[in-house]
Amino acid sequence: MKTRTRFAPSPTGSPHIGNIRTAVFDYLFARHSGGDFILRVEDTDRTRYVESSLSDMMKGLRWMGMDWDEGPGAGGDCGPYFQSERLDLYHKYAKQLLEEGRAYYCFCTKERLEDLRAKQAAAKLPPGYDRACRDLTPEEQEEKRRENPSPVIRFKMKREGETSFTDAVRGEVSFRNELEDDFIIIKADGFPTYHFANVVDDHLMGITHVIRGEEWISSAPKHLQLYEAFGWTPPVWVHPPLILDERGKKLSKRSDTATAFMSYIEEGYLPEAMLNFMATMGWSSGEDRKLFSKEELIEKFTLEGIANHPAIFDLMKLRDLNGEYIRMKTDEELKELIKPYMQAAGLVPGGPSEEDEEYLLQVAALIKDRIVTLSEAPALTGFFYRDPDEYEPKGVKHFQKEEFPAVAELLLERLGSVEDWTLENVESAVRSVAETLELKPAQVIHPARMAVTGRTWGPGLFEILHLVGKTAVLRRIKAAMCFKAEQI
RNA sequence: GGCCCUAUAGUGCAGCGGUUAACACACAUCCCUUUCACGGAUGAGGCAGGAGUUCGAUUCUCCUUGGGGCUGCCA
Repeated sequence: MKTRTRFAPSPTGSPHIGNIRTAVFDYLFARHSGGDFILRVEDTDRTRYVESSLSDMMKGLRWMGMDWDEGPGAGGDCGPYFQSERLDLYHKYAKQLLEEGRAYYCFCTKERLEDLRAKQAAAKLPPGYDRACRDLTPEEQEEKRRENPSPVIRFKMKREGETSFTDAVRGEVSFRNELEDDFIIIKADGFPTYHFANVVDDHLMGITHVIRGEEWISSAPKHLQLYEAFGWTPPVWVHPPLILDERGKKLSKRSDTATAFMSYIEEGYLPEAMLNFMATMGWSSGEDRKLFSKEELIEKFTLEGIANHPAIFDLMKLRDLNGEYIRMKTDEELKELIKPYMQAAGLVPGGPSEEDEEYLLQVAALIKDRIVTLSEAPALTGFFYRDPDEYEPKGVKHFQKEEFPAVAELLLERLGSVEDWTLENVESAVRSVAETLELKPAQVIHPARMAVTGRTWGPGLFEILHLVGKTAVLRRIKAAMCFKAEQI
């Protein structure tokens, strides 16, 4: 049988790391098995619907190179792929359960339910529905329906025995049936609940492996009994561990770690780094290796490699990975990657000239070993475009050395007389200053770097001077001398 | 509270009865070097605790403790 997995997000907010990581596993496993990866939209909660949610979700998947075989924008034979468009189907199956006595109308009001829960809490009893409507006679139902014309439909869970299943990552898991609730399958508004729509759709869409976060494991009995009631063969259950935030809690908007997936795109993480990172959180190939291309992940991904304990999101590791992938880029590629950020910062014009492009290419080459996320580009390269408007405080000491005036003067003279502004000539001019003044090269280089970049760190000084150009270099050294003078 | 899952360095993970407990990130020191990075080398740091099973437990079982999840007409 062909493997079919699905990513079934609920469009109730912007995608977060946990969502996408599940999608990564679904995708990798489908591709590894030569199967299908399906995108289904679980839009059954009309109160929480968020317009941009689905488009962000799709954008995120595409960005990481995870294409889906069926679903919005891809078509497929099992549509529609929006649950809100499949209401007839759910009603049909709910009706079947009703007729077979596996489900019943429940007329209890939300108020009664809340009251019930409060009482149970007060009595330190486990919360749950008391099955008040489970065995209503037809007459009683008619009567109740007059008071509450829009009842919900509940599923009759078994009262005895156990429901167990084999989870691909956890092995045997079982739950006692007496502890399970008669859960709602159709809400008062006629929409199905997750549990019901999910099972019906997974079956109808031929899903063979349900890969979903661990938070679903405790509702598996509900799903299992539904499959049983319908006489359907359940899929293989796979519950990968959750990704926790830096405090060890389930990722949420409260977490310090940015959980919003889109923010990583904006910050300039590379899709290959992100995919590599997400795939290796809670999954391991068993090798001593950290870099995996998409193709390698597909080749190596197996359910057996999935861990069974939660993982904490480690931003430092993501950053490291991103740096690695950036260093693998050619100068030209990096140039194109940082261009939008440079333009947004006003450093590079919207329609760059050929010189602009060439200059940016050289800038890109010089920062490649230092940049971690693309959005850092403007901050890292500002001095290639603009005179420093301030000096890094801890570097100002270089201006305060007693030899500084002499160094600056001579730098101005020697650099000023360089006719052909090549890297070699610039370097020898700077070194000659040190020699003449009988100083160590560093004693000239540090103040020069401060004067020209305003910073104590960055690419090699000679490369900087060479790229920034003679005019600007001389101007900046003079500015530093003025700055020094003002200090006194 | 109840139920379920889970436990190897700070973090991610390897291990699948016998290992000097591997690797990566982070950290420290050193080398390279004009700084910062990159690169290279070295180092510190771990099997939560307790019972079993076994000739032998990180590995199997149980308990304790810790962590997480679920407990909605949300998913």
